[in-house]
Amino acid sequence: MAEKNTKTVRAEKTVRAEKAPMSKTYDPQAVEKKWYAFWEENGFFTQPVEPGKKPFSIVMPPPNVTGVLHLGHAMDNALQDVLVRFKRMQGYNTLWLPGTDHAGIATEAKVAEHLAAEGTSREGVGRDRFVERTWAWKKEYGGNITRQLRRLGASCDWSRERFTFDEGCSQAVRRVFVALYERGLIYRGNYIINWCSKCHTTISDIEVDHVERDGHLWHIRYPDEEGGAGVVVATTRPETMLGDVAVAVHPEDERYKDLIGKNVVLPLMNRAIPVIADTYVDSSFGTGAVKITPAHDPNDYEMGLRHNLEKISILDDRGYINENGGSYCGLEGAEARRRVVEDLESLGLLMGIDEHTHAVGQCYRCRTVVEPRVSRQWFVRMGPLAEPAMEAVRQGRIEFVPERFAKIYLGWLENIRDWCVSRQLWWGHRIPVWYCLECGAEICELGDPSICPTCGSAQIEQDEDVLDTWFSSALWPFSTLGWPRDTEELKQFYPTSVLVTGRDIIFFWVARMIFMGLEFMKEAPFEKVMIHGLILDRDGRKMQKSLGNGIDPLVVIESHGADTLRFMLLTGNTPGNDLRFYEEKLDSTRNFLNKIWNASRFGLMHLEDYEPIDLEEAFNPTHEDRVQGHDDVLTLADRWILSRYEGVAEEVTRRLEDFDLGEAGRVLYEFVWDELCDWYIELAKPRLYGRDIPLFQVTARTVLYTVLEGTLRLLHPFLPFLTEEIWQHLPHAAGDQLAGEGLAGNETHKERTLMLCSWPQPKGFRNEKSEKDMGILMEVIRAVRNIRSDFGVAPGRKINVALFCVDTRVKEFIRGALADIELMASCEAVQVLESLEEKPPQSAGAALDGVQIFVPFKGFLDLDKEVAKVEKDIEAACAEEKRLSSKLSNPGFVNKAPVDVVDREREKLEAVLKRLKSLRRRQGELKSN
RNA sequence: GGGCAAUUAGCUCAGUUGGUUAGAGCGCAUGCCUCACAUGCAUGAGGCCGAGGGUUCGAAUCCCCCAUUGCCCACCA
Repeated sequence: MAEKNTKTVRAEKTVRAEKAPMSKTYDPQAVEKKWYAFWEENGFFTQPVEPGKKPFSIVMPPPNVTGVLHLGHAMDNALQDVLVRFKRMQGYNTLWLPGTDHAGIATEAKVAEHLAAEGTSREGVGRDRFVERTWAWKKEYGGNITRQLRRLGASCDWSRERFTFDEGCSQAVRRVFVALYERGLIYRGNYIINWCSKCHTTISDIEVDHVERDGHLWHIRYPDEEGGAGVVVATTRPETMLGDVAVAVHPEDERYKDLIGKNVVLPLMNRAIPVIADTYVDSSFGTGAVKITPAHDPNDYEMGLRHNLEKISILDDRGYINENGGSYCGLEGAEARRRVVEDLESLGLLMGIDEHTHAVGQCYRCRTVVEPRVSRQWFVRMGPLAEPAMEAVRQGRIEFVPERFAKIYLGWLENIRDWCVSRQLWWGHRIPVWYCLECGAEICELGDPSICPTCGSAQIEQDEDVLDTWFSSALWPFSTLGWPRDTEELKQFYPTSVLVTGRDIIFFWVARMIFMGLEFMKEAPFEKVMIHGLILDRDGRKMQKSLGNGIDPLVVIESHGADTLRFMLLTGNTPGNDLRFYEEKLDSTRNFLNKIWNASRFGLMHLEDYEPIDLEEAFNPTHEDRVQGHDDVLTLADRWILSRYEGVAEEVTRRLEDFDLGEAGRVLYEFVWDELCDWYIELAKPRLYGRDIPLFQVTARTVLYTVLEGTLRLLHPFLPFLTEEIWQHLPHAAGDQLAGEGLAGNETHKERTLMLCSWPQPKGFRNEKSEKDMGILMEVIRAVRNIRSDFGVAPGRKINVALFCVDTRVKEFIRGALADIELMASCEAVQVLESLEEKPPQSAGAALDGVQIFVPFKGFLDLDKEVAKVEKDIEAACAEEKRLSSKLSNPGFVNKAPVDVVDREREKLEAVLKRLKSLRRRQGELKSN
């Protein structure tokens, strides 16, 4: 053994970390910033492109530059960070590319606030000055959210940080727009769009939230031309009648058959409009007659197209009635509605008002009611783009995790309508189309034109509008990697490995990246899409500004630390489900970190001058008689914890590969707390404190080191700060990290860091027998503790225990574990009986499968209590026996169930019968006493 | 009107392809400041796995139906 030791590599202690004594509780504030700076300044987040290596890449969903970190971001990025740190440790060529989104509307609003404070406005400074101001704003405040991501521990490659409005991304946008234009996939036209009069711009269909609101259904009579009854229509928006051009009824509707083709008079406007027939009309709703306003209702618009109707727009940009509204011109929408209703009533044409709840469209940003209106805008033709995007998912080239989200994605694309991409804003990618004022030509080229190529006129003007912010985000997976240039990043990292985002973003972003990626890269932008849920408050409500129930992640980081926040956000639920956030959960997570901290502190106490040696080489844990003269250098507990550690490593690896972070976290939690702390460390104490011969101390240290160090690696993706801090305190053998394992492929690093250590690999520590034996030993110890507790034995008082083992193999290892039982169950002496005859006369006891336990009580045994307990046990055992034997006497079960299942049941029955027998004997003895 | 999810201990949630005596954290009860940790240790109480059918030798797990809650989608004026 001594020989082995000299062969091991001499440890050379890491000098980098100042080894302040570790405090009794973990203090995240004291270490988090230090380690983040250490990682970032040493360039650990950055990896060069290494074409030979397997790539793993993620593009971060770019938060708005105006954004402040909220819990949704925190969860989203913590998830990505776990995946990236895991893969990095596994040795992949890893890239996590961060960036921000220029967020047209939001950013304009911010800058407008600043301008207002200076007493001016957007219009006041003009377009060029405004855009300049916005860039200046971005420069000053745009780093806010990325600083906050650093606080969270995000290990993204800041050297490759991008911005959707930077030079490269803008070029990609230009390129894509022109290409789509040339392919006929982008067009300009007069169609009905959603107008937000507060944001003063169009918004796309998905930017409209439909909210149920209580409203009214007004019944209005449109008389016929002779002043007769005419027809009564029902509407939820009476003011739009100013733009009515027809009344529609169902062609089969007997009530109105005679009216079809005739005219009625539109009240207030006194214009004759036709009654038309269309099967769209539902005769059973309202009066069965619908007023048709093609300029302000999507359905009416469609019907207008079918019947070739005029479109009369009655609203201006601010949502006020325009000159087409006759005497109502200049009125604000709500005011106009009131006036229209009043006037109809005084004319006797208002036939009734019903209460009616209906879905009202409102702007997703400002919640202003959206007005549908006909307007000349730019659209992306979705049909040809959607088809391949659906195919990619149907064929499994892109996989959603959890799967069910694929259906949501497909459902949306199946019913997709063209995407309105022009916005009446200034902050964004300006539409690269020029119009010739002379000949009216439309010019769309890669370079900025100076004259009209058709007529040669220099009188050309660029389109005033900018593109939807999501247009540039849609290119994010390739624009950030250098496209349209053919870069090595693009070659190595596209397609990216996985995209992580919330389910509310599937339509806005995921779908659009997919069709853009397929169109321009000819390959889907990612292999997997991991969708996570929302963060809810403790009562299960969404966190919303309006509810005031939001929690600031930075406040949590201050109070509990980033690792606690991360772990809490990542565990305790299943992928894709929402997560409730509350204080108690945070506290118990913090306690877990503290547990790790203290277990490590304990470990370090005993590893102060320890020189890491290779456990596998020194004492192969799977071979029992390896070391001469000490046939049990490794104890049962040693073999057990090593086996468990490796089992956990395997499971954690598998779970992480399946994106099942919650389970991975739970497995680690249970391992550290229940197995490593509550059992192994306790059992190893006598050896570690040197109460045994030195060789045993060395083995205990080596096992402890191996398991602790390995567990830190497994925990690192979840808890990067805590694990790095502890790891830096651990002794390390020279050259066993970066260079030795060649991990990050970055031998120039002078510093060691846990984040670049290799992910634990199986080393053959699994040992089923040890796990089984340890299970029995634990049961024995628990049984003795139960007896102590049941009989109220004072904690300080040691007791004697006698054991009888039916099985000789069990007897053998129990004999070797007597000291463990003494230690863990506070016993004076534990003896193993050769036969039941030897058992102590007056005793409390327990019968396990294969082991009987006797605790002698000198005179103060409560006989009645003990009898009652035994009877209760007998009852339970009988029930169990009955269940098992009826199961086993069922021919259906015996014949059809798999052999191993049947065998297992047989074994159980045997064990129960044995236990029952001993319990009965015991019962007899107690009674005869 | 469609679709999806959830329904398991007082609360918040796990439970892999059907094979358990259904688990955890918090809370609760009892006893412990045991030389890593009271942000801790030990022991314990607490569940007809939403209701009803079915498939199976066997169902918390698969199928059908219903109920409740939540979310998404939808042009019923």
